[in-house]
Amino acid sequence: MRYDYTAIEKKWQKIWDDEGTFCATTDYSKPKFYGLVEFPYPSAQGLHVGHPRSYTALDIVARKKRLQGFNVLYPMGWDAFGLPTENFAIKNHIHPEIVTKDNVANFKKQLKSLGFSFDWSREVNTTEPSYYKWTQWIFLQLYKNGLAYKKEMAVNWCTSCKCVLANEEVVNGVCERCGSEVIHKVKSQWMLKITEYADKLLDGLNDVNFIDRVKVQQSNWIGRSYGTQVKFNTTIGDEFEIYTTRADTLFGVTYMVMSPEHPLIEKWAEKIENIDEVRAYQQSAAKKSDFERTELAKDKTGVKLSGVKAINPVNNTEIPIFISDYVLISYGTGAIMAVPGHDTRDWEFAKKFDLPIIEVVAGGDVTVEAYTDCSEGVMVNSGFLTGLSVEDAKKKIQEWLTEKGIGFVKTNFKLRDWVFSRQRYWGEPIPMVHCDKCGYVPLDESELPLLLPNVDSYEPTDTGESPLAKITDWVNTTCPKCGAPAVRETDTMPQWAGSSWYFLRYCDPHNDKELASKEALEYWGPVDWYNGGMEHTTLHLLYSRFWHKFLYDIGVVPNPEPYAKRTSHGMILGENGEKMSKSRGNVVNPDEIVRDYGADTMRLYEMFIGDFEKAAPWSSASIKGCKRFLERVWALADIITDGDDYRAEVEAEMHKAIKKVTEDIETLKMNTAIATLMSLINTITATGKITRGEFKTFMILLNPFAPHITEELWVNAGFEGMLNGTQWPEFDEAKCVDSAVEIVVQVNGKIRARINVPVDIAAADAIALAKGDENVAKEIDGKTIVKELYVPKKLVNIVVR
RNA sequence: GCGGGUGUGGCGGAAUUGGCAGACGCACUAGCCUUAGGAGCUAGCGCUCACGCGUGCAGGUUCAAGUCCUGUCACCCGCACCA
Repeated sequence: MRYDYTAIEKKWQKIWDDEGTFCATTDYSKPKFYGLVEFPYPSAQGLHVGHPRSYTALDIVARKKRLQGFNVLYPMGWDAFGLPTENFAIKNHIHPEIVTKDNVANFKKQLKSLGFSFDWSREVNTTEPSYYKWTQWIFLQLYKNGLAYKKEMAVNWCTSCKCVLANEEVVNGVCERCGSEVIHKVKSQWMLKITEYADKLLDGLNDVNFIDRVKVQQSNWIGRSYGTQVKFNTTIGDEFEIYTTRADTLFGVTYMVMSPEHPLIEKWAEKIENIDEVRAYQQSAAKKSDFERTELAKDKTGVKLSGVKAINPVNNTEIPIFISDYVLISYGTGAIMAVPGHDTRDWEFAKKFDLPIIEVVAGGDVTVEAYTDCSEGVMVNSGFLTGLSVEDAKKKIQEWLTEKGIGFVKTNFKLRDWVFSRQRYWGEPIPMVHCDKCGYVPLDESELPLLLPNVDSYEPTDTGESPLAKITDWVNTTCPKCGAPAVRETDTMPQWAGSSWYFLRYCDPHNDKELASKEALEYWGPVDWYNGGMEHTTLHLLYSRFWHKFLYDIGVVPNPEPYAKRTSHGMILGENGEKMSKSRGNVVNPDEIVRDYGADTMRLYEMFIGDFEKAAPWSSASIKGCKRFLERVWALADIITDGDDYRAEVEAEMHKAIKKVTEDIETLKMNTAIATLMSLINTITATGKITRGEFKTFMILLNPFAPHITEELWVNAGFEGMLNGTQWPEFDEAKCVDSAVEIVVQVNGKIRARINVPVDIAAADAIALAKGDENVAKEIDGKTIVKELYVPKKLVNIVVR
């Protein structure tokens, strides 16, 4: 019989669907396993071959866990709000809701054709009112707890999307999504106080099993630093504050720098003698886009303020104040003390403006470069700090500053608050109303969901206003507090909103009373294993940890961390080793692969392609090897013989294979698990037959990887029930060893012979046997034996002189 | 600049505590089978005619190094004036 993969795959997919084979049960007494993959954005392009890499890997884990007796939750859904859909809708004059529906249907068909064991009864869609009701509800809780606020500020504005972006969405000064220029625009925006959770987000990383690069990237992004905030007086009486991590170098301060946007400049305007020059600099700095700030040579520029000087609190020296765009208004206090002797940027600036450089930590040569090492230097030229180590000096100066009331210890973060407004149509409406009398008033929870109005025109506006603003019927409402006429917030939430809590909804997706029941959250949380892309490390992964920690703090969820374990897959590149893209013409269509090779081959190939964590190029030649393997598996049916045991000649290899496959699945080393199964079938096929017992084990081991063909072979061979209802095989460590092994005989570390010995041979016997070998005898003849080693099951090494 | 990672055949990639480098697969070569083959089967396949040489490069430790140590080069990813 031919291996008709198309018929077989369709047949089993229908059975799984009809019978709900992979639905998680609500039997909360069973041990649970919650496996999660990032739900896709249903784009018009359809599934990318990259999606199944992640989905197949955790599908394998999920399928194995089921056979091991776990109640498995492996859900899927749609992160369907967002710009590409909206843009597509505008271009083709179709409502985004319709576009979304079509795209979801297509994605679902594609996912089903790959045989993933998703629990489709728990499918969620972020654009459905029954779902976004709870997204809005969470926003209201954030607002009520003071974590959502509206603020006028300079934000990143994508000139093409005509929409603001979060800091996390700006990459190298351009829009993360479309690559267009990002400019600064002053707008009133809803913000979420993620900074309030900076410490918790950072410290929580210690309690989770995330791969290192994820932890490192998140912790760099949060960027905690311990330092001191210090007050400097000025010659005109006004004090101003700076932040430093090197308070120990206070005696080396030779000038101060403020950011061009620093508010004190306005305040001091009349006293600054060269205010025109200062204003001109401010303007030129404001004009620089993010792109210019990061990509251009970091040549230091700046202007010295005339008529005002700062006074160093440690020695009352008067020092000049500059403004320069190398100091950021968004970090610390927007002003710094400059220590050119021990900071590279200050050193460059001092050289350029010919400012004095004072050495206060001995160990380098500050005339050549800044000496920034603070591990072993000793303080010099530093008054009461002289002679101390940097570490001691830091402590002493902090105590001194605190005592005098001119400074205090301060922790700072690079993390900024999350810009949460988007001036677009296809997103969750923000459930807030603005009343002239009451200000911003939250909608009553009973009013949720606040539905997105159905309109004909939803083009973005050039004015920076949301398209919703034009829908006056919807916008005009009454104040929930005082009943006076009021207007709705017209910005919508960013795409990251719905995905920040979707994994909670899967636990109890049809609940209309709460976002999920306490029992369901208690049982299923936290996600045991979450796999997703590295590109989400400082976006979705961080945002959702933030929301979850907040929900934990207000008692909605029972765990402080949403994900116990996080892994990440590498990209699948085009055949030419470049990123797949339409413009490069190297896109592989998963539908064609399923059609030409079958889902099982596709799954197997994507797992066999290489190290799961690394990027790997697609190879249309290599996929054939996986197809051949399945053809050989199919042919096993013809050589099945009676016998429930493993035959002696294959027993050790069977046990080793069970062990290897079981362990490799847990560490996502799917490529070596498959290689093991390939080797095993080679061995078995060479014997000309396979016992029912061997066949059974082989089928179960292969099932997570290639679920359709194994189910089919299973029934064809006359086994009871579905393979999916059986148990994962056990291995016996004692049986993993062969009775005899080939060991290597080395003379002076060079291989001279190979001999077969019993596994439990004594060292002396092994060495004697080795010496008896002709080639070995030749090498050691007439020489002095210095040393003889026997490494059990590995080798004998004879050292001669 | 800072942080993280990777260097192994023609290619994708394997190699417990240091213990047979190149598992498994692709490609390739030869033979068989077939009316035919972008099918299948069998065998070979790191380099070198060979002594030997081989895991980015140079040293070191060891009976033994892809693996440990020191130095160095290249590439990839993230952050990017964070004081």
